[in-house]
Amino acid sequence: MNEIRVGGMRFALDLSQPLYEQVLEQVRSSIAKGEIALGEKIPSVREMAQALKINPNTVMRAYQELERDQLTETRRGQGTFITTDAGKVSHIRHRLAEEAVTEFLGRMNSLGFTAADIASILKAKGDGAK
Amino acid sequence: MNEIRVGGMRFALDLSQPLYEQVLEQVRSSIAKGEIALGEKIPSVREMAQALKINPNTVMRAYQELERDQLTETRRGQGTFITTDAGKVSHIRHRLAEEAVTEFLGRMNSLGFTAADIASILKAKGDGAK
DNA sequence: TAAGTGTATTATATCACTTAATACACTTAG
DNA sequence: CTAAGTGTATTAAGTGATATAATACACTTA
Repeated sequence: MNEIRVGGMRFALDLSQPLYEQVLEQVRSSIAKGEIALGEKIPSVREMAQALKINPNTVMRAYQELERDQLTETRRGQGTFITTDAGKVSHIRHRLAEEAVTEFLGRMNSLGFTAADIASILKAKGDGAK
Repeated sequence: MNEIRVGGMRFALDLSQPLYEQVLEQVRSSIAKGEIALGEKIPSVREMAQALKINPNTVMRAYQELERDQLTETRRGQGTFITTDAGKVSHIRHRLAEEAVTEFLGRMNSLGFTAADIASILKAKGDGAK
């Protein structure tokens, strides 16, 4: 496992997806799960880039998307910090969940599965896990 | 609605995704849902390309992927036909469902939702529909 | 024989992604 | 004040996936 730890987060980048999206999703996941405290500073663009062995511009792109979603606040000369507003975290978390659900149901529907089918499948899946 | 009907299937192509994937998924969906009978002929590469106003090579790419999954059989000089083997359709259908479920649960988990949360969300979603 | 099939090839163009190299404005520790 | 470390912007280049275009060939059927 080519796993890299930086700033209390775990990264395992691959080429199946844009790098900036993977960085974005990993940081976002850490915030959503509360693995990073509100208000906490995350690694600088350059530090993150060096740790992950990718270009600073690529990290920037991920960081800018985080800020657009108001999950982070950037202070010029200081760094990038997780928002202190728990409401914003909750808001984004539910928005992303909504998107995931919608896409999932769309895919299942295009395969001809009904809502009942889906519930049944997920139940079986849940029971299987220990 | 830039909707195009061809060979008993509906197509609404956009630029959010590769064209060949959209064609592939639409045909596959029609097969999975049983909207096209087993053994039936689907439009020729050229006919489909002309109807959708895209390049024949792009249609070919979609058709070849369908054949790799054994959802279709191609007969040189005759055309492309849906498989007559219902088992193969069922197999692919469940494989794709499995993939969709796995990806969905992964995304929800990265957002910090438990299996119980997910069940609750889907239930609410289902009740909301009609 | 002609028209319609799938298939292959070569070339070109575009776009997203990534890297690289700088440069600038700002903040803070010394 | 200075130096180091922040975020940010710009320009250039390379790569790969996607899509189009133009042909060509083998096969099947009316």
